[in-house]
This record gives sequence, C-alpha cells and structure tokens, in this order.
Amino acid sequence: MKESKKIPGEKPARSMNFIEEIIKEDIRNGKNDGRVHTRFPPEPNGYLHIGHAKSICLNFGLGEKYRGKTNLRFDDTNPIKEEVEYVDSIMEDVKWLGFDWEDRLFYASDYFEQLYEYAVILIQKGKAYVCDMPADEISATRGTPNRPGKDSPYRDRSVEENLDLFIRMRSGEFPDGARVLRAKIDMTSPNMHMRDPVIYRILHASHHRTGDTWCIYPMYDFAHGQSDSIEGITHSICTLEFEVHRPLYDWLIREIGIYAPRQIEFARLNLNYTVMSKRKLLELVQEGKVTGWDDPRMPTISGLRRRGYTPESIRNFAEIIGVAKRDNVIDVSLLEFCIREDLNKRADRVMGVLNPVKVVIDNFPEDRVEEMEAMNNPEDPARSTRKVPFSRELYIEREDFMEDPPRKFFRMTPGREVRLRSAYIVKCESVEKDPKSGQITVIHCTYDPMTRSGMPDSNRKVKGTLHWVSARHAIESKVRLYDRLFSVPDPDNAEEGKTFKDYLNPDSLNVVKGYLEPSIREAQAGDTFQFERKGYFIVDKDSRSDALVFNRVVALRDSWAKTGHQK
RNA sequence: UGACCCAUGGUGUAAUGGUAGCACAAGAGAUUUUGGUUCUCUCGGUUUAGGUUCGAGUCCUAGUGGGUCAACCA
Repeated sequence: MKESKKIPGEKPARSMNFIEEIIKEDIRNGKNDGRVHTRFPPEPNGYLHIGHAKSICLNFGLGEKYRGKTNLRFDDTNPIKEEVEYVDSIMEDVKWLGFDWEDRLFYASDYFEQLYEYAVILIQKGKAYVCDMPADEISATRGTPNRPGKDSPYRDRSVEENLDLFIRMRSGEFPDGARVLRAKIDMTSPNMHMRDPVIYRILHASHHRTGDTWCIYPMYDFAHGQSDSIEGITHSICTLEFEVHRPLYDWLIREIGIYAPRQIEFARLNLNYTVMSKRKLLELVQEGKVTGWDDPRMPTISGLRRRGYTPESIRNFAEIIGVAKRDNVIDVSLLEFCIREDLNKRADRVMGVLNPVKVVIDNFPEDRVEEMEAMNNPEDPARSTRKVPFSRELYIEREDFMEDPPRKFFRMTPGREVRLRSAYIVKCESVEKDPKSGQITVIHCTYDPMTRSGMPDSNRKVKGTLHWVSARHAIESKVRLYDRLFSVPDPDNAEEGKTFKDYLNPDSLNVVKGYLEPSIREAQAGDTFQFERKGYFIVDKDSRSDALVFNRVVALRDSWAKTGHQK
C-alpha cells in the first residue's frame, strides 16, 4: 500500500527517518489527536556537545516539521552533580543553534511534589516498597544479566508500613542511604531494570532550584517518563542505551495510571578523532588539557562556536548524518565539509601571511603605495570590493617560494612569473640567504606595470596566484591554528595501560604571528573571514582592536598538499 | 551462561516485496586572478547459510559479527 499523502509542513526533499515514519503513522491513526510534542531533556551536569546538537536538532526539528511543540526540560534529579552554570550554558547553546522553547522551559524538579504523589499511589497499590538494605546488598541481590536476583526481605512490608516509612524518609528522619523506595516488579526478570528498581533515594543535599525542600530525590526512571507524561509529550526520543529502560518506563506509567507518551530510541552521534562523553570532556577541562569547556578544540557546542562553526553548519550537519538505530562513527571530514560549505558563501576574503618571507619589488618606487581593489567574496559579487595597499616590500608565504621546485609547483620560483592576487604579475630575479643557516631572507622580484589587475595585460596566463601583504601596512596579529584534539580516530578505545588522554594530539594548537592586510582592523569578535588560500578564521573573544586574535576554523581543501609533493 | 537492539561501498544514510540511490571521503579531468569554489567522470556495497515468493537489501529460521543491560548516575 503506497500512500503518498503529504502531511502538512513536510519537506519532500529528504526521505523520512524511522522516527518520522512512526510519527507519520501516529498522525495517520489519529493518535494524540494528531498532536506532536517532543522535548529535549538534558541533565545540567556538563556542557552540551555536538552529540547533543544532533538530539536538539532532531527534537526541535520534529516539532517544527509537524507543527508541534518542543519543550526544554532539565532533568535535574541529582543535586550532587548539577549546577546552575550548566543550566545557563545549555540554554545559551540551544538558543544559539536557533531553537526556541518559547514559554516551555521546565525542570523535572518542578514536578517533585507530583512525583512524590505518584510514588504514594504505587505504594498504595502494593507496587512499591521501602527497602532497608544498604546499596551493596541491593546490588548483590540483584543478580546478573545471566542470573536472576533474590527478593528483598523487605519486599512484603504492608502498605501501611511502607507509607509510614516513605513519609518519614521525606521528613528527613533517616540518613543518606538508610532506605530506598523500590518498585515491586520482578526480581527474576531477564531485564535488570525490572528487578525492583530503586525509584527514590535519600539525599540530604541542596538542590540548585529546590534548595533544602527535599531530602529524597526520584531516580531517573521515576522522573523521566512521568515528566514526559505531565508535559503531554507524544514522542519521547532518547538514545539507544535507554532501550532496556522502556519496559520500566511503560510499566510505571501504566501502574500510576497516567497519560502514556511513547519512547523511541535512536543511535547517538559518534565522531572520530574526539571523545564525546561528558565525563571525559570534564576530565580534559579539570586537568587543564584544554583551556575550558569552550576551548575551540572541544566537540562542545560552545567550543565549536568559539572555533567558528555557525549554527547553520551544525544544523545542516545534523540533517546530513541522518537518524537511525545502528551504531555509527561519523568522519570529522563531514563536519568540516559543512562548515566550509557555509563559510564559503558568507565569509569575506582577506589576505594574510602566516609564515612570511620578505619580497622586494626592485623596480617598484620606494615610497609609492598603490591601492589595489580586491573582491570581498567572489561567490557573491554584491559584497563589493575593498582596497589593499601595495608597496615595494611585501610578505608572501614562505612555502610559496621554492628555489628548486618539484614539477607541478605553480608558485614562485626563480625566473618564473606568478600573479600576486588582485595586484601585479611579478618575477623572481634573485634571492638573499642567511650565510649560516642557508635560509632565504629576501626574495627579489620585478613587477610588470602593465599587469595590474583589470589591465589588459593582466589576462596573461600565469601558473600561480599568490596572496601577499604589504610589509609596512601589515597588521600583526595572533593566529591560533587548531588541529584535531586527538591523533587517533578512536581515542575511547585505548590499548592496555593507556587512557584516552594518552592520544591527545600534541600539535592540536599552534600559535603563530599573522601579517594581515589593514582592512582587517575593523574586525569584531565573532567575525569570520577566509584568509585566501589558507582557510577560514574567526576573531576570538580574546581579541582587542590593537591586538587581534584569530582562530582557524578549518583549512581550505588543499589538493596540492594531498599530492604529497609539498615539503 | 541470559535478555534486548543492530547489520547496505572506506564513512554515513535511502530504497516500505519489483532497476541498490544520495552525501562525505578517495581518484581523474574541465573551469578558475584562491592548487579554493563550481562542473563532469571514476572507484566502490546488501554479514553468512537455508527458507517463503514469479521476484528478497526488504519477510521467516539459524549462524556470524557488533552494541546495550548487573549506580541509591542520567
């Protein structure tokens, strides 16, 4: 049966992923009156990363696509790990990605009273009991995936006793760990999560929102599904590892007798050459392996933002990688493709030399300065042009000159003409070297005055075009060249005796001095540029108008370097 | 000695019993005042064995491989 009936708001561009299929089917069947309501439920115990971005784009994207709603809900049931700093950063990141939860900002802690009442319902139904065993005993009697667990000796307490004990747990009568509330399900279930899971624990800890109001806190399993239910979530989308929780999710909602959302699991994003666990990212931050959660090498959203990734590029990335149930490792080159594609259209071009060697145009008058007109973005002529000063002494990239070049080297070499971008065609006549090191100190050239850009002779065919900057007009600035944080594709998979940190790339950051054309002076933090022939760069927040700081977002594709001729 | 989930080019992801397609990566060429961009082309895939069917990537069974589950974390 092939029905090609379009659901309003649906884009025909891409085929549907399995979650969209499910939603489409639910809409067709009139489930939830055709309503679609999702949520993004982070725990505020760390910064969001690109994997969360996938989930955010999925959940909010579904909301947009099916004209539904998406809530932002903090899953804040563990006061020991959670902090306001994280709440703030998460909201900033979701907003920055371009999503809007409107008036639907929620916290699981908003529901603590309701959740408590749900627990009481369970107790009254004889479906939950207070267990006095210490944590290690509960663990020991839970069995293993292969072996069934054993009933707790407290399993058959009366409803009255359970109620009394639970009330006293709440009132603070017992110390941490003294008792827990457990769901009474089945200690022999093949699913460990159904073996009388703990649903409330005693924690005399101050909560970032509820303060000291509570000393018992619900566990994830007892908070998440019920919160979904309270908010009227129709499709509760989470990652694969929660698949085994789904029977418990459904059981609790059924036993409490409340609206039942549907949990759907998808495969989380993995990226090569990085790590994606909050714990490991936290470790890198705490041990100073990076400068912070927003270090431009981090896969965090704040890190990518500081690196120069745009929200559009990340959303497009999330779209391109798709959504499925099989484990996946995405190649970082796909992420890089997405940002290059985006920045190619929007970043203005500018010339900057990162590893300079001096060029003297011997037949160019010493005191003359010419203003060259350069296009800001050849992809978009509407972006107009700018002036770039040209003078007798220039810098070019040291690797753009070779005295004794390999074949197919199109750049400057003695006796051969090359074009200086937006300026003149020049020819290298001689070089000066440091007698000790043999390193080239000055390249002497002559220029052809008839080949200024725009003149007829400038149409002459020359092999190479080089970027340059007038030495005396150059603006010196700090340029941070970033590379991948890890030197191996799968740092999580450390060999015996090593940890992921043993695979940190020692060359992930290389700070150099850049000599940039003067038009860059106006650049503001957050502005992105293409340094022609080099890559995309963003003005960092550390930048000041008299001391510019750039981060390299990503280098340009370099098909010359790939041939292996280089160096 | 378990339960559950997953299996399509190098990496992702489509194909909803009827021509295995797309993107990235890789390679070749064209264009180019960025060795960028753009354009063209090439390479390369259904985990195995059975079964159902006129027809199977798709359905069934078994195997193999991978993943998840034994916090009072989420």
